[in-house]
Amino acid sequence: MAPSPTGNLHIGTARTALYNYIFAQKYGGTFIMRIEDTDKERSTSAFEEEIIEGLTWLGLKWDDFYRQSERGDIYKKYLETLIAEEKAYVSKEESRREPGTEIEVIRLKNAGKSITFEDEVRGEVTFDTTELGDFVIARSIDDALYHFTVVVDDHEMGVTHVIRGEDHISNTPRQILIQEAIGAVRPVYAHLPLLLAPDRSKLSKRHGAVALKDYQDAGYLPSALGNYLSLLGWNPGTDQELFSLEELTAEFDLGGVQKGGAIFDIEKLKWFNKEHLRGFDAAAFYEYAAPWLLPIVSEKSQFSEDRLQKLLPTIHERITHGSEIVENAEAGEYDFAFETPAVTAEMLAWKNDDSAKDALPRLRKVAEILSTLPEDGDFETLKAPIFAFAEQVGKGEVLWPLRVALTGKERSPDPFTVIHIIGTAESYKRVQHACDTILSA
RNA sequence: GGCCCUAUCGUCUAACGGUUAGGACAUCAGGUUUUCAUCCUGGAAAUCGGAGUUCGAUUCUCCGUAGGGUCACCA
Repeated sequence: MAPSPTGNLHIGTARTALYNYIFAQKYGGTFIMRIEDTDKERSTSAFEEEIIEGLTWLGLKWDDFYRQSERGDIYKKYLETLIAEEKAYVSKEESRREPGTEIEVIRLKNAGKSITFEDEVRGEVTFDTTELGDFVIARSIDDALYHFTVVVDDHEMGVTHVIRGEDHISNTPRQILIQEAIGAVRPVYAHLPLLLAPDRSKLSKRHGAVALKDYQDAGYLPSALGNYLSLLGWNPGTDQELFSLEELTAEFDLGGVQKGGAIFDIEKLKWFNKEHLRGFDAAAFYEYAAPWLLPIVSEKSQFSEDRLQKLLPTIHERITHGSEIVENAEAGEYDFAFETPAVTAEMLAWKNDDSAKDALPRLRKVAEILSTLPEDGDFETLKAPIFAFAEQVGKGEVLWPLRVALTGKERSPDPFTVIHIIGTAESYKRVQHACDTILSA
């Protein structure tokens, strides 16, 4: 894998890295991380750090690590050889980067022949290299350019398979020309379909989140993101969609790679994340969710660790990814667990009721039942007597006003879950308060 | 514009000449102990167009059309 530290780690780059990693794993090969930082003006260590951090987060482990900026002597040696063999030459010309400055670039002699190579996903591809001309391979003898460094490194490092984005397909013939010049063996090429934005153009910043970091920060799980990314442009030929990294390694093959570009669909990613989250037990989910939730609810008047623990399962069931917890919390969706809700009389009326007054006797009865129940009863203990009453009088007629009395919300978890979270004493208070509200309405 | 690549439901995709064109996400409807969520069931939804080849084309060929990539002293 050969990312360039000249910008945020792109989600497409992450996918390419993933495919490379999986492929190398599957065939017992060596996964090489090679930082392509030959452009000194654009490369930064912060971006390099982001690449390393991001791919590590995704679960990728490389066997070898190189930086092209540390390999100048090797490139220089190859350049000198090519010049000595008259396969390349020094050309004195005006700098394009700095007009007015005279520099000596190195150009490869190009006979302009037709190059055909076998692409593992696309089959035979042919290019005419004539219009490339004698292209520049180095800014100077000490400053080799991308196409040259890549070919030299692939050769030196014994790279057998080049799996990269389709945007590189037209670079391939010129790299083959360089290979032939330095006497390198041609690796196997596989050009992956591009990741597209919803408008089918190349996925870029103007389409929103394209950095791996954006998804990390939004709380997507590396396993879910990797799973989704793996299926964007590849499929195992079965209906299975949920994969761990290990399973992917076992199933993957280049033959299952798609030719056409694939639109990155955030909705499907959310589904994958939810599915991966499903496997979390309470402790794991606590660790996942608490950092998102705590800053928002820890100052609420009735906040306690106990309530937080009991609330978490309902959140687990409802959210797709971490930042959604923040959205919901900020919208007040979890307030019922940590503070007394504001309730209005009209909300307390069930749809079959004429007014909230109809609900009054039912709420009083529930309050009475509540007063007999243990504060820390389990879900079934709390539910049984109240539900029995509800079945007698009418489920909606009892349960709706009860739920609203407890939460003050149009939508929330069911009343038994809420009672379980806040305890019977607090529940009793809230129901009594709802009764007072009805009376004073 | 030149060159290259691509083309199945809205989206990701399956179907290596013969299927009622399958699955998943999203969506819609109904159901499951009130609302939300979960879960279950069901529905709607696709082979870009035109010629060929063939007994038979989603599948093979050609031509269109559309989309994309690339044309650096970036990677």
